[in-house]
Parts: sequence; structure tokens; C-alpha cells
Amino acid sequence: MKLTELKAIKLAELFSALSDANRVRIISQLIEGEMSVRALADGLGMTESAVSHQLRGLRQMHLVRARKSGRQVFYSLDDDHVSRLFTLGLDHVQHG
Amino acid sequence: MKLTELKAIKLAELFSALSDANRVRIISQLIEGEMSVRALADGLGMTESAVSHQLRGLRQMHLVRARKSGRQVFYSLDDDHVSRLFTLGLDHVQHG
DNA sequence: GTAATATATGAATACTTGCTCATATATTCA
DNA sequence: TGAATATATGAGCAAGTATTCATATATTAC
Repeated sequence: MKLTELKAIKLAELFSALSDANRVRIISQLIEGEMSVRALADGLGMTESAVSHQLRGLRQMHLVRARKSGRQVFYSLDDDHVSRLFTLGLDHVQHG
Repeated sequence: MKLTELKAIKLAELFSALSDANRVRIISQLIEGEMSVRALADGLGMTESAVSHQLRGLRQMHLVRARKSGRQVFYSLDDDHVSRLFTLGLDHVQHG
């Protein structure tokens, strides 16, 4: 398959979004539905700062979306490609 | 989705395999069929050493397979999960 | 045997990344 | 207003990664 350099970079960036165990766990939580930063941090045993930094990257790649409500920010998956990639990858890991 | 720590790490490792533009380009070439290290290097404008190093990682993750023939080593994709991940990701990049 | 070719690999280095810590911004409540 | 809570962000650092260069191994041709 012929691939332009730009597309190769974009693809690599997309997969990079899922190339860290903590990000994978964040995504896995968000597959269930939207969650606040604190809820994610508590659920994953990460600091809020670390979660926030990671969410920033995911946001910039348009993989998650933020919804502000009062002083909380609820994050959710921005499109279903992510969860499809996620489950396909999980498939590979489980019985690949 | 509840995810064990081990599965999160395995998933992240899988996606890490596709988290570099040069590896993405290597995979994109191998989707066409098997190729030697030199052919890959020539086709991608990389040194043979760099390609060999990357192939080593992909091999260790069982994403590519090596077939030795004379003094050449031909690489091919080791399973179709990879190309499915690849094309799903490309889908996202193109009209996501 | 030697020379040439194809690939692999270790060390060194430049670059990237994910975290912590400190601080800033925004919102709610008293 | 001021204190408390939720999130965001920048700097700095430790760990990881991809490359290059030099060298090693393996195969073929002579």
C-alpha cells in the first residue's frame, strides 16, 4: 500500500494515542461513558495532573471531547473509531 | 470496560508497534506482500540498519515474520490483525 | 581459502515522552 | 469578598526510543 509521508505521520500519531498503558486505561473507562477528570484519576490511581496532561493530548487529537459542567469537566470519546481500534486491538491481545 | 493492568500494557505495546511513521511505512509495504530488508530500505529511503532495528522489534511482537532465503531475509506480516488495525486507523485518518 | 553481499546487533547519542511539583484559572459556596 | 474545589498548564527531570556508526555473522561467488 502506497502511503504519503503525511498519512504515515498521521497514522503513527493516531496509534501513539493508544501507545501508553495509562492512556489505554483512560480510553477503556471512557468507553463506558463520560467521566470527570477526578473520577478518572481516582478510578485509575493516577494523579489528576497526570490524567489532565494525558487528556490534553487526546483532546488535541480529537479522540476525546470535553464537556464542562460547573467546575467539573466530563470527558467522553469523540468518535467511535477509537473504540473500534481499541476493541480490535484487544481482540488481538486476547486471542491473537 | 474493565481492563487488567497486564492487558492495558499489552494493548499499549501493540499500538506502540504502529506509533512510529517509519514502522507504519514498513507495515504499509508489507501489506503488499513479503519484502527483503534491502528492498524495504530502498523503498522507504531508510538505512538497512534502521530498518533491521525496527523489524527486530516488530518480530519480537510477532507482528512480522522472517523467512530466510540465501543471504536475504524476507519479511511479511505475521497475522491479519495488524493490517486490519492499519486499515481501520487509515480510515480514521482519511475521513475521520 | 578470500572477497563481496545481506542482515543483525551493540554502543552512543539526540530526541521524545510521561511524570511530579508548583502555580494558574475557573467555579461554587459561605 | 475569601476559602475551597476542579481542572489546566509550564518547567524540569528521568526514562524510553530511533537513529547512526562500527562491527559481527552468514551466505554466495570466485
